Amino acid sequence: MKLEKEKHDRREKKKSRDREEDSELNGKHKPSSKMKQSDSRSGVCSFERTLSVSCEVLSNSSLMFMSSSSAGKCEAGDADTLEDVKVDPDERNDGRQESGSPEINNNSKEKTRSKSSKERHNHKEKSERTADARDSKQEGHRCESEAPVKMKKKRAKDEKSSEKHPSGKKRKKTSSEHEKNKKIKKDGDQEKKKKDEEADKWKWWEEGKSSDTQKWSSLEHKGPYFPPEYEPLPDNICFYYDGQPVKLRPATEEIATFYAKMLDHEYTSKEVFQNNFFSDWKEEMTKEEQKLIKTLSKCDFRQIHKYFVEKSEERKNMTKEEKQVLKEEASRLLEEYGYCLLDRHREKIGNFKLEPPGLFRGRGEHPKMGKLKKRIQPEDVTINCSQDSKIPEPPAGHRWKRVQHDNTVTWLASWLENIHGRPKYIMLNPSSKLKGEKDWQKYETARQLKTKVNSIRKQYRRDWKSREMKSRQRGVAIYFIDKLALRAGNEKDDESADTVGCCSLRVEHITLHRHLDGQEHVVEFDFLGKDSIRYYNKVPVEKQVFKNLKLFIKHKDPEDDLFDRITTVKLNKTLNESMPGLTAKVFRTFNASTTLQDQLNKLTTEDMTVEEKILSYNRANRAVAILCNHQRAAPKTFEKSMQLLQEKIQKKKEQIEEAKKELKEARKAHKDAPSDKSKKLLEKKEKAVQRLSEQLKKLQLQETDREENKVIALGTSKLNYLDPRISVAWCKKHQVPIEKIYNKTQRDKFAWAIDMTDENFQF
DNA sequence: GTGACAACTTAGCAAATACGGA
DNA sequence: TCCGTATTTGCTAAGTTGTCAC
Repeated sequence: MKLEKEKHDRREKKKSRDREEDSELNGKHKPSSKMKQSDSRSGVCSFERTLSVSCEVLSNSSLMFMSSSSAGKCEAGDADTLEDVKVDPDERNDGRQESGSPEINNNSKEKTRSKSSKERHNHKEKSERTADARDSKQEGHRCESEAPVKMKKKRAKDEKSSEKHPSGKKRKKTSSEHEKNKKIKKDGDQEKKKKDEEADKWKWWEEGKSSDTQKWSSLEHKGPYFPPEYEPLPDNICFYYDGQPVKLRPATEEIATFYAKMLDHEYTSKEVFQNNFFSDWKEEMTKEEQKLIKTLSKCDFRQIHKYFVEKSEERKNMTKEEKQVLKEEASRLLEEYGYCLLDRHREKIGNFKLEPPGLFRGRGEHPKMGKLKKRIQPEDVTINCSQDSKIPEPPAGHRWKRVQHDNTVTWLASWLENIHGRPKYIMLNPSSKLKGEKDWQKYETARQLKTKVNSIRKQYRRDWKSREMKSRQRGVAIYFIDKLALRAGNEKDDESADTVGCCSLRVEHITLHRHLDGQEHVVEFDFLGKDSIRYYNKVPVEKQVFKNLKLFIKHKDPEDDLFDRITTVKLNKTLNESMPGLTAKVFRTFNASTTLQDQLNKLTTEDMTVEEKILSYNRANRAVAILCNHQRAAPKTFEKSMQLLQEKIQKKKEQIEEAKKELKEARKAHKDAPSDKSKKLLEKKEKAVQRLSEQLKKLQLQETDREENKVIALGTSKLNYLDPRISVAWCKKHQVPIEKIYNKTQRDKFAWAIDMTDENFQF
């Protein structure tokens, strides 16, 4: 309620301010006829994040803006009417410094570079999505697939020869050999299965682009898998109220178990969580239960909690056989529900299991945390499949909410979740054609931005000096989106956590510093972004941006919108006019992929070992993760595991010392009394020292990598922002096995890129 | 122009599984 | 083989964007 009122007040204030601000700009603003262009990224940009990462690449990542494409020099600030606003204690004088001349040098360099990159791009463009793509793909595919075939042949030969005794005579098989043979047979079966799967794989990327509106011609599936019904607690396990055991009816008890299972989680200590849970729980109670259970503080779930902890322990301690049974059951489920037939191809489904009931766990300070997520019934589910397909059967005694045959959408089933009343979907796995094609398209749009970005930057620079407030705000917002990879930032309702993106930034989220840490015109950002992850960054911006920001916050309260004249819709509309398909999020993809490409080019040299190259790759990846603010909680065992690793390193060093001593002795012995034996011993000791040194180096690289990765999540950017063709080309060029960069899931998702990319690909 | 809604992508956390050293 | 740790996978929340009705 309070939030709603605040929001309403803000809107009212915004309206009354609108006329005032525009008249101010129109009355006093004198547009300069001498306006020149400047690069948004040419200022020194040092990202001082809360992430304390000691990584050389970090400074590279912050500097990357300096080397990115630029568009000319901007003579800022002659067109404004600005008073000094109380922003920051040291933010008093109206600095008159102009952007420095090095930018001009950058420009000329950039022009040459962008020309060649354009040529490259044109050349590449031709080879994309055409028959040419097929050719280059086949080329790439040969490289990829030859090695495994050779390996398999070798293995098959080895297997064959292992049938025979070294003497050449056949001998009786022992029981352990039987086991071994069984294993070999099993491995062989698996290999055959793998081979079949490989052959079965649909290379949709060879078939040319499909329609944008019609997503499929035929779609058949089994419908969603429903989680098992609730199993009531055994009689000896009780819920206690006010010290007394109480037997709840199963529906009430089930909800109690949701809370009980979470007892050792921080959530249950939060008041909002407790209140939401208790009020939703009460609604599900019978009259009698409601009468008895009045307050959560008298509820005791500890016995139930203990019961589930024990059950979980039991599961962990199951025998191999028991675990195998479970595994088989899971793979049976996957086999039955986990795939669909899309245009006659078997495709993997992403989330075929319906979400089980439980308590809603929002991120950050979510006002709805603890609310009951109800069990989804077949009557809640809409099925989408083709008309002539076998319609999935609802569970016995039930019926579907609806069965539709809409081939303009990609989902197989949907339902409304009860927390926000929003639809949820069952969709295909990222390895599917529908997802893969869209992904490919996404990266192509980002590559297209490369050719347009200079003119877009010129335009937003012009907007910084526009007569219209909304154009200025839009210009600065796009600058932030481009320079800092901020998200668009839609308006949010009051029933979610208070997080923001670019367009929804409020005055309180920035602090302006005329001078800070030896830099000028520094904007300090501090806000909660998606998933309530904190974004903290101090960024030097161009003088005109700084001036505009002062103007935007003038006469505003901290909780007012910084960009009160623009919305994400309007911003995206403008972007779309500059380039069809361009939206705010394309900049994130574009900047992420560009950064990866630049960093890889910079950080990889041919004389590196594979391990060193991988460290370089991770550093490049990390630069992107920092740019996109992909954070993670430090692993709980981080300190401990680092300590172990350091101990290992120490031990290895001692081993090397020891080995060196032995080597010295062997040398002496060989010198004193040379013989074949002493020579062999010497060689052996030399090899030992060498081997240990290599092991030490590997451990040290591991240590650096882990330390630098403490609070940074690499996966998100790898999966969503980095054009996989960059990584594939890099692997091929530098002879790094693709498995070192992408795990199985990632290889499945990026099968299209692995198959079609050759080593010359540049983003 | 705006808001509601639908469809889709992006995101971090935690459980499950794989891996490697004793 | 066991055990502890690292990596992968699954889950689902939380964003963005497009469309439609008013």
